[in-house]
Amino acid sequence: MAQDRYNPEQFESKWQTRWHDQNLFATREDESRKKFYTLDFFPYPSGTGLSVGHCRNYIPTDVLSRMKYMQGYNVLHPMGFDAFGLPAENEAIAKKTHPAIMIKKYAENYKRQLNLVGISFDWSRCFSSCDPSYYKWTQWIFKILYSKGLAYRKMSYVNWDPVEQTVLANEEVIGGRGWRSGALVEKKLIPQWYFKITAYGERLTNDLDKLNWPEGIKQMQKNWIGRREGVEFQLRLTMDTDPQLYLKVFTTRIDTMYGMTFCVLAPENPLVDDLIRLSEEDSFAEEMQKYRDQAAELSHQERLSDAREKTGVFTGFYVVHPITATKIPVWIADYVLADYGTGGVMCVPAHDIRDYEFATKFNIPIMQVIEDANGEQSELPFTSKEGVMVNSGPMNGLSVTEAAQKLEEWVIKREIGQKSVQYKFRDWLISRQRYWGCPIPMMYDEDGKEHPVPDEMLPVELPHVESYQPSGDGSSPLSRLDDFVNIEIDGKKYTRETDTMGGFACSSWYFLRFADPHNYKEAWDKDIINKWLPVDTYVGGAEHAVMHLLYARFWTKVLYDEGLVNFDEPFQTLHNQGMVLAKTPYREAKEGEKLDIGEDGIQLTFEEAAKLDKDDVFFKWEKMSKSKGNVVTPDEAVEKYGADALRVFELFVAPFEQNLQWSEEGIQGSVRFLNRIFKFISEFRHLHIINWRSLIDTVPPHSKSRKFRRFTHQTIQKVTDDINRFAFNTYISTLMVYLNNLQDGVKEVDLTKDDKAVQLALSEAMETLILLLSPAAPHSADELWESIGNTGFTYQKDWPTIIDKFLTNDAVTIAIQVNGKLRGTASVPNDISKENLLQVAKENEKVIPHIEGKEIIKEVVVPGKLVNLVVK
RNA sequence: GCCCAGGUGGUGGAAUGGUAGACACUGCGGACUUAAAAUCCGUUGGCCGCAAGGCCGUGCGAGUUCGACUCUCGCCCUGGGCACCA
Repeated sequence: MAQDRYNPEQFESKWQTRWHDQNLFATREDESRKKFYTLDFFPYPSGTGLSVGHCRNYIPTDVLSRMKYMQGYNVLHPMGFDAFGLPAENEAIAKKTHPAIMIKKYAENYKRQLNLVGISFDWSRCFSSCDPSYYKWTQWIFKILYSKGLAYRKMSYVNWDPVEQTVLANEEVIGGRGWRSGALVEKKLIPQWYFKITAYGERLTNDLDKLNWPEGIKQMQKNWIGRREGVEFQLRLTMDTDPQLYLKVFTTRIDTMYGMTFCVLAPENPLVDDLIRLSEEDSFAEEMQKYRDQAAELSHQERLSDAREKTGVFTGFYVVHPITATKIPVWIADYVLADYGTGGVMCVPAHDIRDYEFATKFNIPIMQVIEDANGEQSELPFTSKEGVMVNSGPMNGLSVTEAAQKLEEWVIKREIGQKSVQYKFRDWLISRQRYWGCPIPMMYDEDGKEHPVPDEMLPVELPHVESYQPSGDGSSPLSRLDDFVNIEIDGKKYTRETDTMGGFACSSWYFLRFADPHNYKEAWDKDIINKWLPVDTYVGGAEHAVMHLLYARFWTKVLYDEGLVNFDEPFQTLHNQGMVLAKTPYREAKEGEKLDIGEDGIQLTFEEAAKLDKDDVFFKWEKMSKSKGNVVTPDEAVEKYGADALRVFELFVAPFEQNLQWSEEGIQGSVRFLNRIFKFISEFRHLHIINWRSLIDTVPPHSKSRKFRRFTHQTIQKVTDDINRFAFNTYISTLMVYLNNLQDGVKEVDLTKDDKAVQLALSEAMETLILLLSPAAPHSADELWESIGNTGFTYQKDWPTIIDKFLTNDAVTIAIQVNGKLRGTASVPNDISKENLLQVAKENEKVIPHIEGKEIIKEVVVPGKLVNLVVK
């Protein structure tokens, strides 16, 4: 039955069933076509299911995928699940179930919800990171990294999350707290596996420039990687020893060398051992030892705390200033980090904030070596590089840049140092002391020597056990399973590595597997993967700027170097979607009531808010979340408004990158828009000429029919451009304008007359409207398509093509300005000459009063746009 | 402190150096209706004016330009990220 309004309950599930029965979204692999790979970030399927907030990225990528398919591309638009990891394990423990069982159920629910919204995923390519057929290859890649020396095990102090009872990578520690648990991280000394991501620092920084990513994300990665160019040089200790001892420092401000008045070693610097041993006075040795022990006690958070006053001890030793030969005292202080640079620094209190604080506190001399270039009084510490050298011997009077260059050359010539590049980021710690992760494919022989598990024994399967709670002592739950731990190969006994890999390992290559997901012989077929990758458009939240996105780039580069893929960046274009915010009720705090940190009111449930007086309740826009109780699920939204209305609303109401405010009124607007389309098509479908394409050029056009065709082709152009630019909000508004124009257009023609030219143009318009609507509202589009007598799915129809001659109008409205101020407009033929246009402008009755009796000193003519007359 | 992103009507936003406020939401007025919903029509940046029309207006202040929401410089505010990395 043909609809005359948007009745989603009558056709949306019908079309979904037909699409899936026909396997409509199976990936097309037609050799003659170009490819397009659209991907959403690998989601963790949470137990609460999707909210309309999550749909914020799935709907737009679906629109893009659908349009690209209609444009003739082979589109890869897959979905899978990031199933391993702590959230799943924690939830399973809380619910007293097994994560494998739980995750499977949750993934099914995600799939159901995504289908409910009509997302065009090729589900035949779906997998979870916890499938052995997938993680076999995660382990295989681990072994590649190991064979290249890019995976190694070492004993060191690590970030221990006491709530999650596992270690965390540096990227997972935010402001000294675990990124998920929010717990203050502690220090723990245990042997751990690392990936040597720092070996790729240079390329990970430089190659950002060739990516079409949001500038902010690129900048965040650059800052995180923290590439710094500087000079590393050695300072001789005044004490004669055999061998002679040197203190190595790294600096990015070699220009300030003359201003060095002390040096500081990190407490963990191995040179401190020598100093303690060689100390001639026991009191210095004792102080050093005591300070070092104290530093080891401090938590990561305490040590890095900004507010903390500087602490440190004098070692009793001195180094020689390489130029001035003055004695420079050596201190130990924990504001210097052992694992950055050389673990020791030259200190220039006059030009470094931290050194200044330290020198002030311990009464160390401060010597200014740079002055403000403008001769203004420069307050210390003076950290600007815009300055002139003073107190620097032959450097005096030079600029900072010149001095830096000269001193760098001097250091290199004297062979006491060289140029050096340092990175702020550290190697990626991958071990986790938890059960629910990909087992690390390593084992140890009876001498404790490490060996990779042989390929033919992969995957190292995660044993299915009932009890997998973390032990909390730094050992993995797997270490309790003797059957798992102890193995024998060719009569030799081995024990397995029992830590698992952090979840980010699993998500560092999933985008590769989608190209060839059912390959049981290898991780992927090279030809297939090189055909589909890199991902053309990748969409997800900005919170992964320095985690997933950095790790995935690193793995891709390693695989590229190994010749396993022929691209060295996985994601060409990246977009970050905004969040969906929902109104959350609050009330003012009463006297004596305590507020949570960062809150300016007491949060209410909607029930509580309904009971209070209206004036006592205020609303804030907050991210949809379970804890805020403001979640709207797609199930509810689809039930109440329909899938297409939900889709159109989310596309229309805010630009893709910006936050979206969820509102009932707003989504009603989308329902209204869809209703108007149904009504329009229903009213004029009796005029639809099925074979309009073959007839439209055989009937002589006239001005009215041409007008329809201009609307149509201008709309095709704008819509196509908008979707490509991720401007989905204007895509929808362009369709609204198109519909408004068509509705006005039909009022201007007499449709009772048998006017073929108009009927053909209207047929074209109706079909175009439906096809352009199809990516946004595919259910409605298919329903409408059928209602005008066509067959098949709009997804399989060609995207409308633009006919250039209809892009320009016969007449254009020209703005006429006098001195840049709009004074009038005029409608003129499109091809009017500049001279005639000027003539029209000067004769415009609204313009005349503004130019009369004045001298025109300049005439600016922009064809098709405006005329600007500059008068005096 | 450093690095990003942003600031436009009552609201969401549009406008990639060329008619600021498209398209919507809300409000107001009207039609239809016994009534309501739905729908349709009109109106909706501010000020002056009966009107024609005029003036002001894109966070603030300068600048470039015939012309600036858009570019440049300096501030202010909001949001996000990093933060003792020498």
